[in-house]
Parts: sequence; C-alpha cells; structure tokens
Amino acid sequence: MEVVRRRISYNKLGKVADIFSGLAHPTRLEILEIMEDGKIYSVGEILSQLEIDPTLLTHHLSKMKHIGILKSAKEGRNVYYQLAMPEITDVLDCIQNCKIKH
Amino acid sequence: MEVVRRRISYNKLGKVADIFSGLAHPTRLEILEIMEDGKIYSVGEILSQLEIDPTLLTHHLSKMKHIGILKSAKEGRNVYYQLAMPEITDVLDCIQNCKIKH
DNA sequence: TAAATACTTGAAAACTTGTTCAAGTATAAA
DNA sequence: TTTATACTTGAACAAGTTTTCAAGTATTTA
Repeated sequence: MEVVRRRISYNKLGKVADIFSGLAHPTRLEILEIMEDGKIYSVGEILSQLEIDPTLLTHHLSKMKHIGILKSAKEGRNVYYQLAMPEITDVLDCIQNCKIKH
Repeated sequence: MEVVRRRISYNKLGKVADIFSGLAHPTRLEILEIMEDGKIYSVGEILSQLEIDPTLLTHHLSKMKHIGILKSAKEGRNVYYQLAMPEITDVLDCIQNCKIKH
C-alpha cells in the first residue's frame, strides 16, 4: 500500500488539536453558546447565565483566550470577553443541527 | 441582563464535548486525515502511514470507535476501520483551509 | 499442531486538565 | 480613605488522558 503524502504537518495538527481541546468541555461550549452572537460580554454577564464558581469561569475563559478562541479587554472594573474565532459559530450551528442520541 | 434560554442541554453539550475530545489529539487527526476518503483501512495499513507503536494506535482507534467517530469490522486476522461520522470530513476540510500561525 | 501474523487487553507510570481554596489586584463608590 | 465590587492568581488536590509494558486472543500458514 502506498504511503500517503501528508497534507497537514504534525505541528499544525497539534495546533488544531489545541483548538478542539478548547471545545472539549461542556461548560466551555455553554460559554460559546452565549458568545456566538459575536457580542461583547463581561465576566459577570456570563456568570449570571451559568451555575458555576467565578474562579472556575476565569480559568475556562483564560484557557479559551490563551488558545485564541476568545479575546478580552478591561474597562473600568469589568473585563469584557468576545469571540476571536468567528469560524467557531459554524461549528456551533453544526452542533445545533446534529442529532446525537441521548 | 436577561437570562438566555439555553438551546442545547448541558447533557448534550457533554456528548458534543466528547466528540471534540476525540479530535483533540494530533495523532487522531492524522488518522482522520487517512480515513477521510471514507474507505476502509486495516490497522496495519494505518500503522504503515504513522510512526507510532501498534498498541498506541489500537488505543487511539478504540477511543475513536467508542466515541462513534469510527466503526470497525474483523475479517480474517485483520481489523478494518472506517469513518462512522462522515460530517467530520467537513471539519477536516475546514482545517485544511484555515490559516493557523505556526 | 506449532509458529507466525495481526491485533487487543488491561494495568502501571507519566503527564495534563479541571476544580477548589485562600489570597490578591484594580477600580469605583461611599 | 475605607469598603465594596469585579475579576484574577497560583497552589493544592482530584480526575482524566496518554504512553508504555507485558501479556493475551484469533486466525492463518508452515
């Protein structure tokens, strides 16, 4: 059997895998569900929609920011987060349409 | 700020997150790159294209099978794997087109 | 029937991630 | 200026994942 020429380097696959890791948690998907409209949300606004500890939310948000899924800006005493990878909304639409047995 | 009605249950988000976990490893993405043509591949054929230990490949394949990304069938002394979620090829196309800084 | 091939199993070790806790910083309001 | 609000930090622990190792099974070939 012939060896297939690799189209994507292992290194790039690693970066893509990191993005998938960023999506591989139900709370982070909930956060993306809130943010998928592309609007800006403060941590407090996100917090008010999730039943989760503020510290844990910060950890999830900073992970998503570090991966490049979200970006943030401080204004006064609030920190505002926003989607930084709008392509991800397509992935979310796909999830909304897809039928998973539950 | 009004509380948004959740469109997807936490439970379903958990299942979606499991699928993303299945994609969250460079070797598993390499496997999908091989399998994205929808054809059937034996473990040995996959092995010949990856520099990886057979045991580790089995572990990755069985994880992907368990999540529902792949399916398998035994024939003689070979085991053949195949994509079970063809939607995933769209995701791979998307990765191929997407520009990640490296 | 014995040996080789193709793959799997399950447990242990090594590593990574998720969660909680106790404190810390920056800004705004009293 | 003290106090409250909004959020972050980092360390400690728990939980999960990846990798390796030492067998093990099923099927075919010799």
